[in-house]
Amino acid sequence: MPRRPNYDRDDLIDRARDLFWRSGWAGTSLKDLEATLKMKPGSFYAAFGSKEALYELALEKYSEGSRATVKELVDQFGAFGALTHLPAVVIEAEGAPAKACMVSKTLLELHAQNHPLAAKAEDLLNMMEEQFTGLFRQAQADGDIDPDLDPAVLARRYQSDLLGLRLSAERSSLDASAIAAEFADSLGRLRPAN
Amino acid sequence: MPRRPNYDRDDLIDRARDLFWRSGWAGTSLKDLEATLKMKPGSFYAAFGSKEALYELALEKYSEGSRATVKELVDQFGAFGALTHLPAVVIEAEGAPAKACMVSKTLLELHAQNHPLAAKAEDLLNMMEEQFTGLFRQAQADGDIDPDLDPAVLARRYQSDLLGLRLSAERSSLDASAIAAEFADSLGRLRPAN
DNA sequence: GGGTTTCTTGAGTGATCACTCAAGTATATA
DNA sequence: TATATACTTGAGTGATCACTCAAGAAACCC
Repeated sequence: MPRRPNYDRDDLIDRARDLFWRSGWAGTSLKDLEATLKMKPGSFYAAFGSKEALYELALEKYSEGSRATVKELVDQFGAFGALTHLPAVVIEAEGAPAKACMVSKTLLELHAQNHPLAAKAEDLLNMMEEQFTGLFRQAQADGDIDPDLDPAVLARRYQSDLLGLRLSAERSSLDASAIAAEFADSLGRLRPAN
Repeated sequence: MPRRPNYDRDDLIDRARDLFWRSGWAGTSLKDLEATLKMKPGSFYAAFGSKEALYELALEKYSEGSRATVKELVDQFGAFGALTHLPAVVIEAEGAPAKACMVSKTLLELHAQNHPLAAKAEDLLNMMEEQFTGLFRQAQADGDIDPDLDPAVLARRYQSDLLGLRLSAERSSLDASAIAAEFADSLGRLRPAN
């Protein structure tokens, strides 16, 4: 009986994610979304409920994609190799809407307002940190990292530096890939003593 | 002949800086500014011309204050000591409107819109980077850092990691001072070989 | 093809945005 | 004290904000 929507919901969320990622929460108006998604207000609100609800979907999808990228690197290069490759991969990603991490951008923009999306961003950063912890733990098991070091501590530092790198990569006057290379290089210091 | 303004312009810019620093560009409305500065719209526009003009003044003042803090640390601890102390100082600053750097927040929020304030933020980040380069150069002259290392390269990496630390410090669930301590500690690896 | 259900359309909602300006007020000089 | 010169006030500007909803169009089942 019913009529089917003439859009691919998953594709809409992808496009919304890229728009939000580039332009941020306040920097993205509903007019922008209507143009990008080719939807009139009525359809938009029937499909997603609110700008905030769509942003949350987009943010989750961003985070899922981010963790999937890391997993692919693990499959290709192993845990330690993923950690060393990730900085360059994330900086040199072609066609990405921005160099900086969407989750960290969300946190910075909305934290002061106690916005629910900032709390969501914190949760997602914690999830990503846990993934890194797992990678360091695996790298220790593989004999690539000194077993005396605390994987959780390493992961926090790694994530912090990675977010800094991605933030710095937004600067047009700066060669971020050089920093990325040094960052990857410095992970070599974590190798076991023998 | 004229009537004198009944406010201290410098103090107004300080308060505007703190408000912008915390809430960002779009997150700060003129109503917010009127309340914080205790000015009616007419006075505000007579004094500053526009929200953007005041933001630029606030951003410059932030940057000046930031560089002054570093200079104080240099006077107290020397160049290398300033570099090792700065991460903790910046994270543990009491009463600061935010942990993250106002200049980097500006860049992230406004870069995608090609906003003039984003270009301004880039300029200021370059100035701060140059200050760090000078510090590393001085630390080499003091014999605290391996003379074979490139001070400009060290400064870029240092600033990137510092911005990452400050971004991470916005996370309520994370103990940033632990990362700050490790960050400071890792600078010890740059010491001369002998 | 008739009937039902959903989706799509787009003008319109009140609220808030940054900003303006004419009128009123206070302070300095003469 | 008179006058000139700001500064201050606050209602009001058009534009844009996120969002609503009644009406029309399209797709499904029988």
